[in-house]
Amino acid sequence: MVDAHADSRTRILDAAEAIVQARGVPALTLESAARDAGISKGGLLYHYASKEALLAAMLGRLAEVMEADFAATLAAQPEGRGRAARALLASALKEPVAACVLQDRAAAVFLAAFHHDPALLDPVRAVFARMRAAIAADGLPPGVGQAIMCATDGLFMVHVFGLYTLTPAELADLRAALERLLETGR
Amino acid sequence: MVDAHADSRTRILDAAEAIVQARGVPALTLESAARDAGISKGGLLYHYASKEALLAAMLGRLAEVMEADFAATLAAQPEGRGRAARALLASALKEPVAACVLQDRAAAVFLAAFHHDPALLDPVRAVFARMRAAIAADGLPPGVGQAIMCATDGLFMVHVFGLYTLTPAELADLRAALERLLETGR
DNA sequence: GTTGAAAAACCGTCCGGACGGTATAGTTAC
DNA sequence: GTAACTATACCGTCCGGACGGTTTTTCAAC
Repeated sequence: MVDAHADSRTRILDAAEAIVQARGVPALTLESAARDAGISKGGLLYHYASKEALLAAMLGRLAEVMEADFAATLAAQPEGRGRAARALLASALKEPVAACVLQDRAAAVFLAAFHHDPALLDPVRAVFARMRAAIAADGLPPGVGQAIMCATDGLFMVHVFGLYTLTPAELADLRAALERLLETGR
Repeated sequence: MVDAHADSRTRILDAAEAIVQARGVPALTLESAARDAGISKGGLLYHYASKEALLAAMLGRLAEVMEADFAATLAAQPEGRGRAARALLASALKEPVAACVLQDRAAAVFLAAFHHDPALLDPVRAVFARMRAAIAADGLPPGVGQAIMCATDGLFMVHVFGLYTLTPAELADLRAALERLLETGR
């Protein structure tokens, strides 16, 4: 379930994420996280002194991963107008394999942290703020970048709550429509 | 807090929604809902035999309200191509007063139900399915309607989790960009 | 139009269980 | 000798739900 060779702290975080993904937020208890990480409850509390500390660490790691993913996707885009918006699209619509990995992790951590205390989301709020800044400085007509960001956020929410699923064809059409929007005003 | 003259069942549902909005999902207990509804815990359990039954009722009512709101907004749009998409936009971006009322209620019920059991969301999934069908039959180029729906869903999520807030000016730009998208291919 | 009984609406208390957190005594590896 | 644990026991709290009893409403029979 969790890589037994990773160091304890990462094993705990991995186990906690996996529990939320597999069995929902209520299933994440200190005991279950410790057990799945192959550690005792006391051992977990040695590393994370409270459940809140554990959740904060999960959030911190998620924020780092999101930031890194965005930066990497951004770097992979050709320079020029709309680069940040294109990065968002690429990140939200990348191929199925390992695509949803980040989304699923984000969903799990999101929900667990928000349930305990909405203020725990602050690190990811900071990431979103930086993304918004990048979008605003993207050289696109006003509103276009934000529209694309909202659309990718919407895809995320639809996925988190399982509201509906888009067929690959629908996804392709969606992508095409958003890319056309990206070209408006050129 | 809750209209004392409404009948007990609606008072209970109102109280439960208000609790989640004001103090979060964990604060919603049978006791707190009963107290705020001006009833005893036993009395609440007379109407809703379990917490799950209470949540299911909250979801059912939300689904009705969403359906009615969409139908009303749809009817208010001029006929013709893109009508459903325009209704979505109008509903998601209507004026501040009482605008977020539905969104806030939806957020509260959403989170509470999902936390207890994701399957409870089925009624609203059905509403989303009907919206998607309306969008698909809207006469717009492929992907455009779905893009607008995703954008409004994204606005909803951003609001639910308080990820960031758009200034009125940004909202206006966003609306303009999405309306321009609506006109593509005409 | 009174009565009387059933049905509906509701009260208040109790219990079993789970969870977060504490405490402690001991163990292993460096 | 110190960091990194294990194992276990325990505490206080809270929650969902069950239960038995009580008041209020309804409504038919007389």
